[in-house]
Amino acid sequence: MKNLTLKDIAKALNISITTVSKALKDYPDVSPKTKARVKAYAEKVNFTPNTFASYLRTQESKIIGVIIPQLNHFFFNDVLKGIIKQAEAHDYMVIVLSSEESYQLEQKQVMRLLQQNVDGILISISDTTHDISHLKQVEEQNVNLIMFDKYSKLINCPAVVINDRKAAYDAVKHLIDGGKRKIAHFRGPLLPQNSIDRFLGYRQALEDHGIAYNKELVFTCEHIDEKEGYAFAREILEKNIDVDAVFSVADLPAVGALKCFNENNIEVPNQIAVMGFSNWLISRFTSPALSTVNQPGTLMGEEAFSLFLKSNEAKKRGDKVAGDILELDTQLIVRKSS
Amino acid sequence: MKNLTLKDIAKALNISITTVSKALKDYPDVSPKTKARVKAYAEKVNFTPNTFASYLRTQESKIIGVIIPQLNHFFFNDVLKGIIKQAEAHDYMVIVLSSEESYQLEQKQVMRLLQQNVDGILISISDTTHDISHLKQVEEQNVNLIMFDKYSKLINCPAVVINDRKAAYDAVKHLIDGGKRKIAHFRGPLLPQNSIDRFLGYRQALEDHGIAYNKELVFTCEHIDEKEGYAFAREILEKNIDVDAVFSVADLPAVGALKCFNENNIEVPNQIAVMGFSNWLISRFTSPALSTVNQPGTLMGEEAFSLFLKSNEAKKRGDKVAGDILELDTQLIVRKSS
DNA sequence: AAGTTTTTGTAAAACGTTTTCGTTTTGTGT
DNA sequence: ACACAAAACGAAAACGTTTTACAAAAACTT
Repeated sequence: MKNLTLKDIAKALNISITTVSKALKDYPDVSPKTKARVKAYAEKVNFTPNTFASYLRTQESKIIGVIIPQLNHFFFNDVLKGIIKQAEAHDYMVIVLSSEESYQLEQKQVMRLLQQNVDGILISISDTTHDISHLKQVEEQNVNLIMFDKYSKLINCPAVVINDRKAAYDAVKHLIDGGKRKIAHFRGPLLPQNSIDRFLGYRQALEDHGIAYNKELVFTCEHIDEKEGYAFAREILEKNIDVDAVFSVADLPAVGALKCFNENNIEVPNQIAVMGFSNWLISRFTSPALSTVNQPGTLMGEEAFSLFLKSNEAKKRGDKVAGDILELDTQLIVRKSS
Repeated sequence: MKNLTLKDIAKALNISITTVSKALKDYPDVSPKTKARVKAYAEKVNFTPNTFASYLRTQESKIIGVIIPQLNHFFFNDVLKGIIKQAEAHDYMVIVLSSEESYQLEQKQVMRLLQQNVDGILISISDTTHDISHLKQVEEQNVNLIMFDKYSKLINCPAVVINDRKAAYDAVKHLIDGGKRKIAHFRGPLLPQNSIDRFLGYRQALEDHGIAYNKELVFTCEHIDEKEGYAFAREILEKNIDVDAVFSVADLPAVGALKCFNENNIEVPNQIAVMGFSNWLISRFTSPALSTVNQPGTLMGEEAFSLFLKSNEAKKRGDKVAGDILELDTQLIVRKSS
């Protein structure tokens, strides 16, 4: 029981391979009668053209590659879901790879995808990516490149991101509106754009409300896990740093801080309010439940795929692709911790 | 800047395409001198054979398809990680699809993968899959089929699962050893094998310790979310059902129960102990922290890919593939809730 | 030196599709 | 009955690789 080919159909209907192919693709130079006959038979035997053979002629693989920085990461899996869903709707398959936050692995995965002749690469770059020559190469090979969430300003391709700066601004403004003035920030690593933007939103919010920015209150995460948050919280308590709120770059460090505050009988949010970022599953279940910012992951994935489609069509027309950046809105989620 | 072909190399070195191909594949009928020349040049220009053209001759796509029941699911993403990691080590690409727990979607995804001519399909079947004719078809088309975690006994193919029955038995035994006798069970849906096995392990543990099985204490989850667990816990309290422990089929319902017990000032674990299953991230952060069972997701993924490799090699030799089931051990994780 | 084997190389077909170009058939008008 | 245009169909080349079958060249026998 092998997959059928055009040849099989041609033989069965006693016509040429050419005519079968043309009939299935609605070429005008096949009579309606033959078309109907071919289509009916193809339907009956459930024929679909061999994608590999198609590729050889059309140079279209109908496969895209996605590279995310971490495979078991709540947000990126949400994005992946959106991408795969839209891809299915448009008859594309999705190869998934992970850079595991390693620049070298990211380079390697990009090369693997280029070798595989994917029609496009959708990537969220790793925290350690400091050079983008591998991405330049994607463009040189004329393969559609789309960035999502973690992007680089050094390369001019379509991207979909959240408005990190505004999201952070709103989160901090919410803390300020709640009467907090001494707001610490657990920021992310120095390289990724979104970590920079969240920090800038934080600082802007302070300035706009007449609060002096104090760099003593900024703690830099490397791994963005709960241990770091716990450690920073303990540092705040031990050094007796005057803080009445914490705005964390992500939920996990916020959860860690929460744990530390609970253990030391600090009242959250009265003494210190805590604000996360990303609305991970876990944020609903801490005590007190963690206020956070929702990132529309699935939507981002869907939009990323749409950008790919657009880019691909432009390419076919021979147009240059504009490197527009699509910004998605976030939602402030206020729970008991703020 | 297009991808190079054998033809390009042949032209550059002024030899035939055949010789280039053979040299790169270490055929004996090419002189060491020519081999060296070809290999050096191929290395220099970073040549890799076009996978689509290769497929047409060899009928090997070097692509496998993975179907999981849910895309943003902590455990399945862990498995995915293992699969993708091992696939990379063996130069395979992985197409990821999701059935979203829908039988119809699962059928569709299997067909899509067969059309794509993948070398193998690794699947964890959905909770609603009641018929396996689509899987039979995979075998008929002589495509390697591997099942993981959620498997069906109705089909004879290699599979890697956890020993759900033993894991559940151990978990319940742990509760009994802690002095609990009136143990409720939040079980999973009726169809999936692992939900059945966990239930059987639960019942066996009771019987082995002289506790009568009472079906009034068994609650059946449909969606396996925290809402269901919350509802069951409330039912227990409202109907005043005599219960001193809860063993849940998964962490989320356990978390829901925990929440309900906390709200009603039930002391956990003294009055009622709670035990989850799967060791999701969230289980570390509830209060009290949730006791649970760790499932080795990444390892399962790696083993699933190994089974595929074995199966593929057997197929090439023309052997029948044995439908062996590999059982992985779990680890009991005792925290404050038990 | 002629014949034989071994080594080294190449031509060509095949995989299944798409598409260009050319051929045959049908239909129309004189 | 003929010329001619339009409609319908098919042959063949191409995509890039692999592999069979064969040819040329070199090495070894007698």
